[in-house]
Amino acid sequence: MLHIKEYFTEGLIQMAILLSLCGVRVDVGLEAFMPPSWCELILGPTSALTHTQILNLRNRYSLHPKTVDLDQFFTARRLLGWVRSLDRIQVPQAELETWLVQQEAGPLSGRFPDQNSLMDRTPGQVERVQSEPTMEQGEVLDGLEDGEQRTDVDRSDESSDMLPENQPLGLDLELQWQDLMDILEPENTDVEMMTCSNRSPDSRRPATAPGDGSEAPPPCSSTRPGTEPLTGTFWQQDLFGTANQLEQEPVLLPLTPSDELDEDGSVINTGFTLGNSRLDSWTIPSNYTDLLDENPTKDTDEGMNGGDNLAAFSMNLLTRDISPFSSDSPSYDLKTPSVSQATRGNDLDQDFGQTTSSSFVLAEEDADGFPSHISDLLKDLNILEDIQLLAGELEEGFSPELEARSEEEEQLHCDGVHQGADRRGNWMEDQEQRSRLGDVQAEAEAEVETDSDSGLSLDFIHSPSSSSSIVSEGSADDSSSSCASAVGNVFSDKVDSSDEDDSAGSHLEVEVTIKQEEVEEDMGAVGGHGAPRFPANHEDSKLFPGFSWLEHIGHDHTYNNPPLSSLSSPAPGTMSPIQTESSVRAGRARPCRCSSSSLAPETKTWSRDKERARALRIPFSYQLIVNLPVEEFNHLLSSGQLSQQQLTLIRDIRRRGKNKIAAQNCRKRKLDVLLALEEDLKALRLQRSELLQEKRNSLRRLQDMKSRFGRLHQEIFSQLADDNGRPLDATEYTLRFGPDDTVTVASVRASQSSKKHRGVKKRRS
DNA sequence: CTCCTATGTCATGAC
DNA sequence: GAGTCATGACATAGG
Repeated sequence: MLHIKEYFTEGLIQMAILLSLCGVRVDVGLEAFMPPSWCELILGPTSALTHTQILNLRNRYSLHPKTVDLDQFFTARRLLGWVRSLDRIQVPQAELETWLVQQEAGPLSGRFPDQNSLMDRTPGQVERVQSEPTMEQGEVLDGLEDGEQRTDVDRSDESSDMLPENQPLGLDLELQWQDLMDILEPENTDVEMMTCSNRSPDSRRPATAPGDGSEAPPPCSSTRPGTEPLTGTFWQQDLFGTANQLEQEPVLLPLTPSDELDEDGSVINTGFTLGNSRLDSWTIPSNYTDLLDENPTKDTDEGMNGGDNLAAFSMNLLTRDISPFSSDSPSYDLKTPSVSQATRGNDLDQDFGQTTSSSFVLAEEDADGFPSHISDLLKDLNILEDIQLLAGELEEGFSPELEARSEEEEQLHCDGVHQGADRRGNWMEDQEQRSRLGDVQAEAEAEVETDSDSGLSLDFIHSPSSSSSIVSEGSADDSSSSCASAVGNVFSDKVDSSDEDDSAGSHLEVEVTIKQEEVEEDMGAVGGHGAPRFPANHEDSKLFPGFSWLEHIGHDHTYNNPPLSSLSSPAPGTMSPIQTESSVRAGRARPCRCSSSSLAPETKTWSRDKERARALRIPFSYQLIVNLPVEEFNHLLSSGQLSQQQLTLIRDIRRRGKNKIAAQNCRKRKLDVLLALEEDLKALRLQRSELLQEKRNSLRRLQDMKSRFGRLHQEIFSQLADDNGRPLDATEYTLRFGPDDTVTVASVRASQSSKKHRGVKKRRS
């Protein structure tokens, strides 16, 4: 295996060096195998965090995806911007690594828990996953069998405990006592039943024990302890373990680039040149992660041996490593506008596109693993173009709208995380449908048009009084290039072209550009016309993929908070350009979704307020008014030079909006409580019926015992006689059982008097 | 027309 | 005291 790694690594290093010589920055994630000087040579001094580092960090800190701090979400955007411009800005390593670790933990375990587990398993992992559950089942079965055996042992013990009581009986009473024991037998059975029922939880314990016992997966399962299937934990652990192993075995190889690789390098450059027009399509790693992972899955099914095995393994590793970035990529472009981007314009896009695409190509190399395969693959430009086309299609299907839709579907279909596979399926279906339709932009425009009805700010933007809300054209134009290019990075060229068309067609959409991302204090750049098409809520949902899942962790019943989507997306026209950072933060801090059913009445009711607001020429959007933090809101009101009527109406709108959300939450909570109570009621009724049945059985057995004991009592006393030979009266005498298993006949009066004496003594004492 | 459901809105209390 | 949230009560629209 080691020599394969060496071979594999050598080819990658050579390729990376060649690419770096050609001016293409690459990140092959092989720093573990290279001396630091090589890293500097190939990747440059400001190279990004590599996937091995990420894996290391994740293993080292064992961060849990649930330990999400909202502040980190806020900083995450800025950090992500740094990540996106890694070749431009020096990122504090520790901070970035911490964020990346958390960022990776989220999407992996939180949002699509099954997705990665389905996609990224290496064959060995799959085998392990397939075998280990059986082991666990075996353990469970063993545990159950143990429990049963123990129960049997207990039963035998109980019966053996009972036997000595029978032995000392007198021979004359042997038959009678045997009958008595027969009478008492049901009681023993009850005892057994009770012991069984009491022991049943214990017998179940072995079934759960593997989850936390010694055979349980090691505490590496920091991803999602308790909720994640063990299999997922196993494969993750294995994957990271493999990565660590790779890291712990640095292989230093001589730098001997071959002619073959030279050719490959030229081919790659040619591929870049040819695919430059679609460079943005390479920036959808999540999609091509899905794409690439199909092969490993197939390979896994076919049984991996030899070189294919290695190929699938490395491909899994690489695609998995890329996935944290990939999942963020659609949102990335929106926050990409940084200072450097604002100044450099399209340069950065191409740089980034090249970098990403080179990474992608290298991932393909890794997948093949051997230089000969690399050359064969890379020489075939058709394959490259196919990959580009496919990535482009996937990219088109990966629009924020689909993201939002999938979010909605996610909320509709599930509250938990078990829907990962289905979600992935829906996602892929959506993407396929989108690629069949082929024009997501048209749909986005349709949606914009649909929602633009409810626009408030759009109207006021046109109004002369809303001068403060109008973005200066100069800034918009200045930012348009960078933002549009940034958007173009991730969203296909169609987006760009359509945006350009739109910008050429009308300036209105430029004016109503949502400037949520532009005001990012650290990024400093402003967006262009691309922004309205890809609102920030999608970015948020994309940036924090696990967030929708995480928001349910604390049983936060904020079901219908003012939707981020509505905060910006549904009606770009309604969105006032006046967007402060805290407003964005507020919307981000309270992730929310509005069900589609609630949107229509909302727009209707909003139309009422809209009319009033239009009459009073209020220059703010509804979402802005409602979702802005109070400080920002007050600041907005104070700086707006608004009349008293306007202030009152704005406050009313805010109050109504907040109360509307509160009412929705309240109703949802009430419904949940009602459903929970119904479940409890059902369970209690079942328990009651069981207890009643048990009581009836017990009473029946007690009556039977009483009758049999009475008959036995009569029979015994019929055979007993006093000193005079007269039969004893069963009402005057009773049987007394001594501690030494002796049985004596005592008078009832004497026993009553002794009891009285004992009672008197007790009272006196 | 009535009933039911969903939703928005208001009033009120708690924090 | 203001702001926010939760919730009951009422109004309204639509099926």
